[in-house]
Amino acid sequence: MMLISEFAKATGLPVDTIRFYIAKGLLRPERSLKGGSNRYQLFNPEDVTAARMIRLQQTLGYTLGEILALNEKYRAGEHSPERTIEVLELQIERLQHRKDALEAALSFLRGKVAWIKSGKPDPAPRLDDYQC
Amino acid sequence: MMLISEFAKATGLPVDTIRFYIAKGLLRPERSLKGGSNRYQLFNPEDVTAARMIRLQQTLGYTLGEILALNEKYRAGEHSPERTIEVLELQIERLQHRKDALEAALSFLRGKVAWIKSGKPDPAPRLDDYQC
DNA sequence: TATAAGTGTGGAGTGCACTCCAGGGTCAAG
DNA sequence: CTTGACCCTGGAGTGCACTCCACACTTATA
Repeated sequence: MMLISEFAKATGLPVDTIRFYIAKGLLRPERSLKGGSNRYQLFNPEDVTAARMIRLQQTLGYTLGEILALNEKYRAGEHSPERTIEVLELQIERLQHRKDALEAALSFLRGKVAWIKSGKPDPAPRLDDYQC
Repeated sequence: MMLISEFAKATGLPVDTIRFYIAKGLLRPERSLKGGSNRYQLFNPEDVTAARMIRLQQTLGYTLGEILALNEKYRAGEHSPERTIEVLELQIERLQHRKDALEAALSFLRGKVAWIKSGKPDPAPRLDDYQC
């Protein structure tokens, strides 16, 4: 259990960004009894994982809205292993899709390097031949 | 050689977005003699590839500014195979890095699914154990 | 030759994801 | 009991990547 500044250090996120995520519903820290009228927020290690997953998904091009939707689904089925697995496998599918596109692009670029190194004798590699 | 609306169809990008990229210097179509005072822009198949590469890089999280910088470098060394290869390999490195992170995340998620399917006997998989 | 469809420029507006206050409360150290 | 370091909320501002006009010109079609 940690306060927001410590959580910021643990995740590498600015405090303002964390508050922004909380406002969006992406993070849901508990409220400590301390802090009087504005009770302090308390974060646990799971929140750290959640924050890291948010950032990861962002690098994959998902908007915070999409990430939130998936999170909600995840929370909704939290007590049903089947639902949980469903959501996780949806995630996996998404990531796999991105990975495939990435690999195609890598093949294309490597093909191009090889083509240049061989003195450009053959027709140039076409991006269309790879599914990116 | 095609006009902007045909190029839009070929790339799947809206015309406005294409013009936006041109204004940023990301695309550099030729100018046809047609079109009177506002000479029409002409796109060739290489421009289609360029556009597709821009979109790909965007999905990998690069800003248009970064993509532009790389493009400039590419153009600067266009007539030197060594420089061209240098830029391509920088690209490959970037992509490889993203792919590694993606694979780590996939391992994590697959591990978690396996852990749930086995009835959660062992300690839960920790995201920290994977480099994402 | 009218007219619809396409092209160009310049500039304003939009949505997203932050980022930065201002104003006010709380807590721990000295 | 003051002082400095935290914490909270609400709201304004920023940068990016579009997106949407308004207006003027050109070209293809009937």
